[in-house]
Amino acid sequence: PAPWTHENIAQMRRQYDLMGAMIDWSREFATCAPEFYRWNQWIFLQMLERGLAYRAAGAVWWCPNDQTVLANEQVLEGNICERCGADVYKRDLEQWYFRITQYADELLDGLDHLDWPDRVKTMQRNWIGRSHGARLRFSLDTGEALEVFTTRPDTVFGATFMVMAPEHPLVRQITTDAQRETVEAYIDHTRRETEIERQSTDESRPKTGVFTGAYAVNPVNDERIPIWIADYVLMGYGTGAIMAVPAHDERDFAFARAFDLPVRIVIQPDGDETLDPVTMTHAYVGPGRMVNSGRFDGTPVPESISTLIAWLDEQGRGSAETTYRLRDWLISRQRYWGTPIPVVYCDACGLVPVSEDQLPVVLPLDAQFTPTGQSPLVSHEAFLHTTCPTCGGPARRETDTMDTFVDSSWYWYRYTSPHEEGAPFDVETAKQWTPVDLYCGGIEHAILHLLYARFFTKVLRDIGLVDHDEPFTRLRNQGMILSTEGVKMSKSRGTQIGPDSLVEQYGADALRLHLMFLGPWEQGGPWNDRGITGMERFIRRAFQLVSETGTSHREGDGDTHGIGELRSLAHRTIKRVTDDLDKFQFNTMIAALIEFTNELMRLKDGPLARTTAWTEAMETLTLLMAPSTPYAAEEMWSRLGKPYSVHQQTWPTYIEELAAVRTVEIPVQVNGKVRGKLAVEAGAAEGDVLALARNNPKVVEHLAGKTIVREVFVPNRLVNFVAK
RNA sequence: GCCGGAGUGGCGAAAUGGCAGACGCAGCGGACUCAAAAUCCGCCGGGGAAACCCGUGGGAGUUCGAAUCUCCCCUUCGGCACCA
Repeated sequence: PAPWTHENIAQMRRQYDLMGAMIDWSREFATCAPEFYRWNQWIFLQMLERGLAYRAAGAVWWCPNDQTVLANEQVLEGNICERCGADVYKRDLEQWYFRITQYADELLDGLDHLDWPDRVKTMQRNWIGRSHGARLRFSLDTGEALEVFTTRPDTVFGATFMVMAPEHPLVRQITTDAQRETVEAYIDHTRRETEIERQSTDESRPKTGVFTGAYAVNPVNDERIPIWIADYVLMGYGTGAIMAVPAHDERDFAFARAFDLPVRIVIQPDGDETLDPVTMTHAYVGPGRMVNSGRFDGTPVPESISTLIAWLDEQGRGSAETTYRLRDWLISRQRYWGTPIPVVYCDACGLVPVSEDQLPVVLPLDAQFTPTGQSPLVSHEAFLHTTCPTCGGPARRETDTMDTFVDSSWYWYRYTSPHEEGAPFDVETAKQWTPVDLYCGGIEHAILHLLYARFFTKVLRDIGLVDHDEPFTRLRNQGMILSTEGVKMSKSRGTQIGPDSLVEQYGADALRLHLMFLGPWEQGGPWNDRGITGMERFIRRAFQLVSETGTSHREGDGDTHGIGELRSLAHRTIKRVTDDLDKFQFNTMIAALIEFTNELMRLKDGPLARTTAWTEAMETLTLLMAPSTPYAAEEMWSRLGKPYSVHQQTWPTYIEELAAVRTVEIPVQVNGKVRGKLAVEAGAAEGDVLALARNNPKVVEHLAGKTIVREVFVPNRLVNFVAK
């Protein structure tokens, strides 16, 4: 992996340069270098010390192809490995975890203040899956309690049975002898199903389950209700057991109908409709009033939820509780190529962290890494055997490596001081640069990388290394350019198109323009080189314009006809490009540049081409083109007598030049309502009222009492007035 | 099933509630050329000789005015999916 990785890095660095990307290579580093991953290990040790990293046994996802465990986030729909696409299943193993659940509330609430696409925020909210409700204790004949979590404590009077997950630890204890055989058979059945393939977990799947023979007592009405086990109750969520209220929960209803269990209405909807437990075909989950609930009859739903929580709490029969779908992040991998987890196992002292001054624990470069189901490092004797940092006796190193997502969870801080040797990064420098103002990436990072990165930022904050809560203030997702056939580009399927041949054929500028002009940046779509000739034509026309007229004789502006329109056009183009650039609307930004060029081409042989305003227009065009066509702009700029180089690391002065030109924004009113702001070039004053109209008598009427100050020139020939 | 996008010419797509189709591609006509390419000029949603009429997935509505806002459908793409 080492030489392969470095070859790839060199290849990609070359391609970035080829494409004209302006990157400060002096800050480059590789996450697979010990100088970087030693700080993964250092952060791990800080987390271990704070109880944020821990080792635990449990059911974990296993990929039989990669021969390693995976995090929940890396298992895709249909139980597929995120990396290789193989079917994965659960195994009981002891592994390392990061306690991301400790930050669940903060990870959820923090989303509200981020300028991120709603789609991404929604996905994170769903993934964290916070539910507010109550924990209730149902007592068992054995004297113990069966705890359940519910979001609807107001339906507790309608609980007619209970259901436990088959894996629930109390199941065997409460099962009666008469039912034991049936229960064991069912547990066996569900376990096998889980391990092989539990694909269709949708609600339409028929409910299965068996009676345990045991009963529990409802804490609010002392009713004895039967306890069942069923695989629709998941051990991994809530307490692994539920109170079933068939009248008001769709799944419980389906189960009750399947096994002929009683249905009791405890909420009646407002209005004429009255629920009948015998004839109803669906659970009722809407609003209404509580019934059959003793002293709570008549309480309006859904306000009833908080009423019941308060009462249960006061009576000591339950308490408010919040649960999450989010699980802790499983970080151990049985892979070779990753950061070694810096702990050792000593026969005398047990698990001992490697001390900070012994970092990094270096990954050997000569291991056999073919997957065997065991960590490859187990068979590397020189790595495996070490001495215990505490007692000095013989010890074995941890041979699992860290999930590679650990590397990407804090790397941007390292960019601020990439060669720092005494810490992950220089704290003061990082404070100046971070949080990241704008972060771009694909939607595939919506949960995995972006959730882990947010978690790490909060951990680093608590360690005292950063002073903010969120790593990325603004996030935008680029669309993916697909292959010509509309599928993801892939090397193995031969659908990949690399930049080398395209740059050779069309040049980097035309390729860049074409990619941005294909459609909205956030949308993506199939690759297609049909329109690229249009971009070549545009670049050539712009270049021709500047070289032919850029330095010709000037006679000042005088009263040359059309001088106002020329200035206005330039200013409007600046406005459009600036706004579009800000909003990531590169396709319309380029359209504006093409329009500007086309108009200048029409004027270039006339008297305007000898004015000072024309020189300014040439400079404007060149500056505006610089971000999208760096090479052409470099040439054009030098024709105008202001040379710079694309690959020099300072951005050209055009940013300052752009900032010098400003348009005035004034409020637009239509029918007395403010409809937003319209940018007009200098002239209209703030406070002027601009009415926007067509040749529409109704609208013109509204302007009747007002004084028309002046007409405003706008490109689309609408009739516009500035009125007071 | 739930949540969220999207649906506009031959194609990629534009459009604060205000001339639908900017810009580009393709196509058609012309200039230049022995010819072709390149370039330049013009046309380019549908119907109609024209005035004009019809057009933004379908149907209602709000509005002087709707691709845009509201409601109901259809199609499609994502995400979640027995989470109590």
